[in-house]
Formats: sequence, C-alpha cells, structure tokens
Amino acid sequence: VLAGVSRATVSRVVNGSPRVSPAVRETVEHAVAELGYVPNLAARSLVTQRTDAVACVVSEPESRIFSDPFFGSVIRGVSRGLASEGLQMLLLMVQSAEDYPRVARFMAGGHVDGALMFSLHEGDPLPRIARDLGLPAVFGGRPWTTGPDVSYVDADNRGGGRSATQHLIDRGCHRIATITGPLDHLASLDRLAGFEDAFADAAAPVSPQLVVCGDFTQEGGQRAMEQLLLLEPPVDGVFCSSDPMAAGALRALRSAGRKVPDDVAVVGFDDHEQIAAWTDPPLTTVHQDPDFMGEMLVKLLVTRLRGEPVPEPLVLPTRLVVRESA
Amino acid sequence: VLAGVSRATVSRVVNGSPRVSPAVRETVEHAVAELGYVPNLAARSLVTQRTDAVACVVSEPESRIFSDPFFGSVIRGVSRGLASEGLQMLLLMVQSAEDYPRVARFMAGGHVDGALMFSLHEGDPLPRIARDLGLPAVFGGRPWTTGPDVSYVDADNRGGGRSATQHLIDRGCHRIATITGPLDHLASLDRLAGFEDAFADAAAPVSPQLVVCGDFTQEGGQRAMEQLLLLEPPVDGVFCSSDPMAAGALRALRSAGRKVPDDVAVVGFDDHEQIAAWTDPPLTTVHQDPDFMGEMLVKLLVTRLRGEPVPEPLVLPTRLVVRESA
DNA sequence: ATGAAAGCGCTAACAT
DNA sequence: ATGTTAGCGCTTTCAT
Repeated sequence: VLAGVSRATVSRVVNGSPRVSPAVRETVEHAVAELGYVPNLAARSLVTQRTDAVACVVSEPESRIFSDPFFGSVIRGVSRGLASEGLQMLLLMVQSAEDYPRVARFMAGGHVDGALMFSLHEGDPLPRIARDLGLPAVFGGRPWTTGPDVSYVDADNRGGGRSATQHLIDRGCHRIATITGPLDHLASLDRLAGFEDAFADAAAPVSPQLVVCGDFTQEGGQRAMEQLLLLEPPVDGVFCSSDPMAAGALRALRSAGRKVPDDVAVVGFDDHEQIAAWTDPPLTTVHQDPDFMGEMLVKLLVTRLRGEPVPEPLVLPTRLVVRESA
Repeated sequence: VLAGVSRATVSRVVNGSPRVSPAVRETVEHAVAELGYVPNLAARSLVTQRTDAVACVVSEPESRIFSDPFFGSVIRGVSRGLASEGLQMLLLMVQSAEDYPRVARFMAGGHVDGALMFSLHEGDPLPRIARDLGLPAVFGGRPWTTGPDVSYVDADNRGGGRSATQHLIDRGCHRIATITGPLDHLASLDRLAGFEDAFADAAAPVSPQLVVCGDFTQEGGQRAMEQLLLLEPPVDGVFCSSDPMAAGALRALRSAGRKVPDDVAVVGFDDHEQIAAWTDPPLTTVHQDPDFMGEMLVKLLVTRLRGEPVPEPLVLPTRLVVRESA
C-alpha cells in the first residue's frame, strides 16, 4: 500500500495473479520483504471462505493417542498428505466430554475447510456436528452411523481377525481365546466378528468365557491374559486385537512360565515395527498400513473439498505376518 | 437479525453482554438455536484481534512425538490447562524442514494469540519467527537463544543427571558410562553436564569413550549399549538420558547375558509409568513431571497473553526414584 | 496493467 | 435497552 501502489495490486502480487507487470511485481515484493508484511489470513478467509486448513480430530478420552503407535502412524500419513496439498493440519484432541463444545465451536467458526475424525466411539457427537455444519468430513475407521454421503477409510478388520484366528486353528490350537479392544469401538467389534467367522468356518462354537475384553493397552492385555490363565482346560492360542495388548499378554505368559508358541500361541493385530519385531518371541500379527490410511484419508477429503461427488468408502486390505509367536 | 432485532443485539446476546433485556435475550437465543446460527470466528477475530486459540508447535523431525511418552504427557497437561482457560489448542507438527514456512505463515496469519514450542533443536528458526511476529511464546525446554524477554519452562536436567550419576558412584560402580540424547538438543547436553558434574564432585575424570550418543529411542539405546558392551574393562554402570533408551539398554544387556543391576547398574531419565515400572527389572530413574510442566507452560503463556510483565523462566525440580535396576 | 469501491460477518462506539 | 454506523484487512468485480 505504501510502495506507491494500491492495495489491490499488492493483493494481486501476493496471490500471484498474472495481471501485473514484472516491474511492479518486483517493487512490491521488495516492499513486502522490507516491511515484513504478512497477509492477515483471518481477513482473507472472511472473503474467500477458505482457510486452507483442516482439522484432525482425535476423540480418545483416555489419550491412547500418544501411547498407541497406531495413531502416530496415521497422523504422520495425514500430515504428509496435507502438506503436499498445501494444507495446514490442525490437530484437535477431545479428551473429555467437556471438550466437545469447544471443538464444535471451533469447527463451526469457519477455521477449517474440512475435518478428519478418528477413533469414534459409540454415540460420539462429532459426526452429527460435522453433518449439521455441512463441513466436509472423512472418518478414519467406519463410523457408527453411515449413510450415502459419509466417507471413511477403514482397514479390513474383520478379514484380519478371521485370518489370525484361522492361523491358530490351522496350527492345531484347540482352546483359542481372544482379547478384544473396547467394545464401543467398531474396529474391536469387527475384529471379534472375524474371530467368530473363523470358528463358523470350522463349524466350531465360540465359548463366551474365551472372549475377554481389553482396552488396547499393554496393561489391559496383561490383565486379560492373567484372567485367561485361570481357565481349565488351559488356553493354547490367543488372538489379541492389538499389538500392545499382545505384548502385555506375552509378558503375562512369561511371568506364568508358559512357553510361546509351544504352550500358548499368540497373534496380534497392527504389525507395528516398534512392537511386533521387538517382542520376545517376535510377534505373529495382522499387518495393516496406517501410514497409507492417513494418505488415503487426505485424498478422500480433498476430493470432497473440491466439491466432487462423494467418494466410495475405502477398505484397506490386511494380511497376516507370521513370525515366531504363532 | 431476523428475530425482529438488530445484529448488534444478537452480538450482545451471543457475547453475554449485560445490557440486554431478559425478554429479548430469550427470543434471540431461541432464534439462534432454531436457525443453527453460529458466529463466524474469522470475522470476529478480524475485529477483536483475538482468536482464543494457541498453537502448540512440536518440532521433531523424526516424529518422536508419538513414540516418546514424554510429549504425550506434556501435551495432556497443556491441553488441560488451555481448556480451563477456554482456549483452543492447535497442535502443529514440524516434521521436516519444508514444514517451517507453512507453520510460520499460519502463525503470522493471526490464527492464534500465542504459541507454545517444544523440543527445539539447535538452530531452529521458530523462536526467531515468533519474535519477529511479536507473537507471545513460551518454550518447553530452555531454548538455544535466551534473552530477557524469553519465557520457558524446563526441568532441572542437569541436577537430575548429576544425582543419577552420583547414585551409580555411591553404589560402587567404577566404570560408569552414559548414553546421551541427540546433542543438538539442550536437554541432552544438560543431562550430560550433570553426568560430568558428578564426576567432578568425585574428582574423577570422564573417559570420552564412555560417552556414547543415542537418539532418545529404544532402538538407539540398545545400539548404544551394544557398543558399550565391547569395551574393556567392562562397564558396570550406565546413565541413560531417557527411559526409552534405558529400556533398550536393558534389552541389550539381557541379550548379552549381563545381570542388572549386579553386573551392570542402569539409571534412566523421565520416570514414565508406562516404562519405568514395567521394565525387567523395574527402572531406577530420574523423575520429572511433564504433566505439570504442560500446565506451567500454559500459565506462563496466559500471563504473557494478558500483557503482564514477562515472567521468569521456571525450572522444575527432578528427583531420583530408586527401583531395582541400580 | 492498475486503481477505486464494494463487501465478507462481525464488534464497538455512538446515538437514541 | 436497542438500533445505527463505521471499520477490522483482505479479495474482487468494475472502471479506467
């Protein structure tokens, strides 16, 4: 404005419009650098109705966000994806019920162009909020309420649970248990359904006492395994719905003096490098690719941001990686 | 605007001004709920110059953010603190050098009232950016360049390193090594300085080959310990600058058949519940309180936000927790 | 190619 | 107690 030109011209320069002479562009760029001028994005988004930022909402009351490497990987993927689109990622955490209003207000306030939401529990108000706001949203993990216009990316949890259990059956286990994740979590339910599928395939019944509920943490897995160790006749195979829980189970088994996989075979779910390859013995587990999942989430969100037709949900394949624990 | 009143009145109602009659307030609130009206925060902040949001920038190229529980705890503390102040936390991650411009633009764009910055490495441009912008900032961990107007909260890393090492000396270790964190990290340097302090106290020299560099990860700790195991005469005590590294060191020692603490005593740093109490044997380690640190960071930032005089830097105490590994 | 002017949605000072 | 008005900093027609 002070380099002898009008605001409009400055705006054109900053936004790289072609309708400006190289000479003036030069001058303005100099002035901008000189004065340390920075456009006020709030003002810009007020008129453009865009913010070039997207919210990444993790709804995890017990802050598994930082303890479970799964989130880290997904978020890394998201982060990379958004960066390559020139979008800024805003990570919002919902740790307790009181946080919902603030997060809702934030998203309603036009601070972001869209939202990515993870780890929704049953009855989570976030999907409703996004829908009511008309805010483009993509879910990480199939949400509890789906519809024709909801986009999500999920792993094939059911298929993974099935092949894990199948593997235990194939290797000759007769008393197979499972340690599930929290049951208000669809991924947990799907993995459990896969467990049941494998039994159905084998025309065998699932004994209710062989299904115990964990919470995706190592501690939870250890506690659940200790509980299973009380059973008679003894369990000889366990499918754990997450690698951290499998690590906890291995620990419990070691304390109890059981040999893995000879006395008890253990299968996990996730195939985190940080865990699976490091346990003793190395973990047989279901592989998924959270990093890729993050990138796909971004891809879907970007197509929605462009106003293109709502893309089909994506279900990413999982596969069993056999190591030594089963 | 459409409930028979003017925009100004609506604004007053929404912002809870006392100068409005209960009757009208009622009407307006109804209309607001009816239409699902939500104030545009971008417009508001354009005029108020406030956003009620603060950025929480984690500058960690190797995304230790999710693998090291330290960050999780600090961020939980920050999150709680900000929530109680009615501020929204925006977590921004700087994963690679290309991310700086975007993050800088974001902060310059007036999206936040202030910033919290963590885990700054040597030469990190973030402090400069914040200063040039005049954006109130508080650092988690002493930044490389301090001055009269920089606020930070740090743990007493040096004191912790010293008492950890002192403990090893006291228990009779003669060949004491240390596994440091990345050396472009002031916390690593401080802990190392504490290590050296303890030697100075004992009027003993520090042998350069007994100082090996890790990277704060379990893998790094394991590799470093393997390196130390090659030394003659054998090491009988190790101070590890983080709990994950200590866990890696314990693993390496177990593989090598060394007994802890009898053959080699191990001390960590952090005292993460998730690690320290779970290792085998339980870890003797330096306790710090990242959760509290997060809350203090918020406290300092809030006083700066209010325009009050720049508060003194805070150095939080650390203390050795003796368990079984040393 | 550039400037003038309107307007994005809100708040605040002023007027009633 | 409520309405009117100006203006936050930017982008964008529309003139020139």
